[in-house]
Amino acid sequence: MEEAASFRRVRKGAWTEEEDDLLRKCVDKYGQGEWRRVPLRAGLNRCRKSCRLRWLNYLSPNIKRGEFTEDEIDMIVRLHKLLGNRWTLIAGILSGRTANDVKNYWNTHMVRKKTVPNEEIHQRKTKTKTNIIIKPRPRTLSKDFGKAKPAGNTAAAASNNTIPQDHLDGNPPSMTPEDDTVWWESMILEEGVATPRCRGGAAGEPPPTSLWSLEGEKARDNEMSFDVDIWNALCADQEEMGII
DNA sequence: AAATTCTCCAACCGCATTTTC
DNA sequence: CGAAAATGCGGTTGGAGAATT
Repeated sequence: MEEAASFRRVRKGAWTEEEDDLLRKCVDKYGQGEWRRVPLRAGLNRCRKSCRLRWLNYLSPNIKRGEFTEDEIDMIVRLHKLLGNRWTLIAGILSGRTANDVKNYWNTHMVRKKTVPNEEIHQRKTKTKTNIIIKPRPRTLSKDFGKAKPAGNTAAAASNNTIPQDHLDGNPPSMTPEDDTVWWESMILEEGVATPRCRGGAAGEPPPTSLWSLEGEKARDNEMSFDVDIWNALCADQEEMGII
């Protein structure tokens, strides 16, 4: 089926200012979601995927631009160690960064650093030497879990539907938002990552309703800060187990 | 100054999963 | 319950600009 507009030719390539305006106005008017209708509503000769991506990665007002801060980089390194290439999840924890940004950053900076070591890189490398990844299974949840996700809320989907397999094997998330929050928090704490602040999803969409958020301002204060001892303990555990 | 190589990032593609009928 | 359609994710590519030769 590919795109609805497959019978005519959909435009590809870089977006123009006019197209951005049309898309922005469309989302302002109708909100996010229902991407299949967006090309028609906006009067854009683009496929829905392209519209969605453009919004999520570029037009969304919550997107943070500019260079990654030290804290963000540190967060990325740690989360990547923990989650692997689950860019959407990682981005969801970083404030205002998109999955694409994080992925690009990783692929250009971090991957390269691994192959071209220098003084600074070496330091970081020693810090991130690991490679055992708790590989989450993408988007596979108990059927019930999905029901907690409001239809059309892609951010919630992005945040909720990717869960480390290890945890799926344990106790599946409960259905109440409160329990859900507790579950997520305990999951992160188990893995040695401090509870980050709740914020918009991968690309500036409405924040997940409960993820990370219970601590409110307290959590905000702790944003980007890690319990190094816990993290070290985690690493030590893994070394002890011969994983690393 | 021109040619070549490198870097970065926006966008596309394929596919797995979820939703709808 | 199965098929079709929609959604969203991660991997990859292409091109513009910067840096180097």
